[in-house]
Amino acid sequence: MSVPPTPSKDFIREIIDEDLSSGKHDGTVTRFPPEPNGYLHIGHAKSICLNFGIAQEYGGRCHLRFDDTNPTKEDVEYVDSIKEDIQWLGFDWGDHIYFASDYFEKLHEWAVGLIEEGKAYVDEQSAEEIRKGRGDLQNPGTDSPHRDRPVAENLEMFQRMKDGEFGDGEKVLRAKIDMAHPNLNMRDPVLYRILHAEHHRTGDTWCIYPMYDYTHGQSDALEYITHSLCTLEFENHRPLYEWFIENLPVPSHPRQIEFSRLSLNYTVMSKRKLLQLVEDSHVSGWDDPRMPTISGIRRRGYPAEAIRDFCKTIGITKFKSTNDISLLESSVRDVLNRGANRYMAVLDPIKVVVTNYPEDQVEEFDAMINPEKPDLGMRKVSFSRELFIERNDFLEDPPKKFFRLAPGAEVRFRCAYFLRCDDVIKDEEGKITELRCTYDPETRGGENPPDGRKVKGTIHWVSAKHALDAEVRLYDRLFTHESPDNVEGSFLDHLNPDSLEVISHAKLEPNLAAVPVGKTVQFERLGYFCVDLDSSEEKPVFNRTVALRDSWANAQNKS
RNA sequence: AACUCCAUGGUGUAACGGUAGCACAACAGAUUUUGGUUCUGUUUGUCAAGGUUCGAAUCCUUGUGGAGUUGCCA
Repeated sequence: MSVPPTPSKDFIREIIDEDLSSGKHDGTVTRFPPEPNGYLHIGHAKSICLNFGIAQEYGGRCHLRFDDTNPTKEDVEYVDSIKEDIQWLGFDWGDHIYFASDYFEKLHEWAVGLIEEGKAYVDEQSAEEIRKGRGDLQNPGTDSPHRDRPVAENLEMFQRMKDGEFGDGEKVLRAKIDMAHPNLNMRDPVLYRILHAEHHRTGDTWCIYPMYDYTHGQSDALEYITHSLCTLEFENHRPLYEWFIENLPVPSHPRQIEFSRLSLNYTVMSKRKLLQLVEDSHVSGWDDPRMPTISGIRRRGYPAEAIRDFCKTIGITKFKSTNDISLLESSVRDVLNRGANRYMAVLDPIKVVVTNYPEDQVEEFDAMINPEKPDLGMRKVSFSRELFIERNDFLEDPPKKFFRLAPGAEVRFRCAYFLRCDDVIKDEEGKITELRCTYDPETRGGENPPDGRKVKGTIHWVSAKHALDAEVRLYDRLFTHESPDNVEGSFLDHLNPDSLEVISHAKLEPNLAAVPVGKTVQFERLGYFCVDLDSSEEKPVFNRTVALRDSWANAQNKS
């Protein structure tokens, strides 16, 4: 009897297992805490899959919490798009949606408590002076001249800060920890700053706003988060996270654990750079199908399931790795191969005239909707005397092992007939305009003929008079450099000039007219394509999601 | 010559002191009415040097390489 292998767990799930078996916790609560200041990208998907995934696996829950402590950068527009993206990824926070701004009152109360205990003080140095006083990586900082201000005075000043008596930047509230601490985050970090800004939820109720460090852990504690999972750059913040938890009357003691953020080659992930791509019109918007944003990926036609699979395969570690985009594409192809319906479409058409086929005759052939799902049955495709095939499916002077059409050669037209090419018609410039072929009636439906003749190649086609005209957008990687983040000069210097190719008159099988916006299908032998939201009844528009694996093209590129 | 963290094939990830495995990629073959899918097989790896141990990717020491941190951003 074979024992099924126990799937290995990442270090975070191992910690959770220990905490559960040791009785430290009797449940698991995680949270996904985006700041509503931009669109989510695939890096966030990793965190979403981790946090919501753990909640599902452990029968716990995952909160969606907006980290909205900086009103100068945030907006409801982003709140909405973030919610949409998480739902699209297939996750549900139920009733557990929170905002850090909901805790402003409690956070303020606790700050007053810190002052009363002599653990916080109002500093009135300028930002520049505070920066200087902090010291640097090699040297300890120096105490602020206001560090030992009496409690009563601190209390009064903090109240006046809150009451709006000071301008932005005039005063801050600082924790009194240790100006010589080797960890810079512990050198009397700022807790509150003055910001006379309208907050998208609290309006003008506040003019002092808590900093991330002072907000995050306490929000976790207030929500009884057990494991607060964040990316590696917060590692140095953990001592401070714990300092607050230990020095404040919080209702629970969450634990911060850091993991490596996602990076992918041939793209950029930072909000700043993505914003620049949008603002400088290198892409059409946040949802441009070339963008690594969730909305871009969705518009590109990547299924949510593929993103989840991908996040599962890359795992969770503390190693700062760069994932190959082919790993993602493999997940996409895998999901799409199983689920996408098949159709025929010709992107770069060349006309074929079947000389021995009657002028007005039309036949309908059956074709599988999806060979991976035979239950779906068949679709009808119309065949007639004039057809379109892919220009690169014909070669006048074919190399060895070329299984497609060539003068005198015979191939199968998928689900239709065997056709032999008799004649090549060219214009004055020598460009091929038409192929004249003959079909073998004995191969109806694409069956092998009674004489046992076989062909190596099967090509796709579309009947000329039935064909649907469409725009097809072919996408390639946005950058030519493997790590555009890591180059001399600007990342923009390495933009791929050919990342978008528009084909305005592709020829589609008419069944494709019924495919709804957002649905991804397979164009046989070419790849997966999805209907773009620019699509209209008069002018269908398809995005290429990802090409099929193409071992023939691979071999050709090599030689 | 600060602190913290990290290091396993080309890429990503397992192995919890006991046979270095899996996925992707690549290559070869079989099947195929998609040069797709599927199946089979092959190539490639423990950063280095010491130490502990019967036995080390794993523990210890030192070195090397990489990342993060000097916002009143998150």
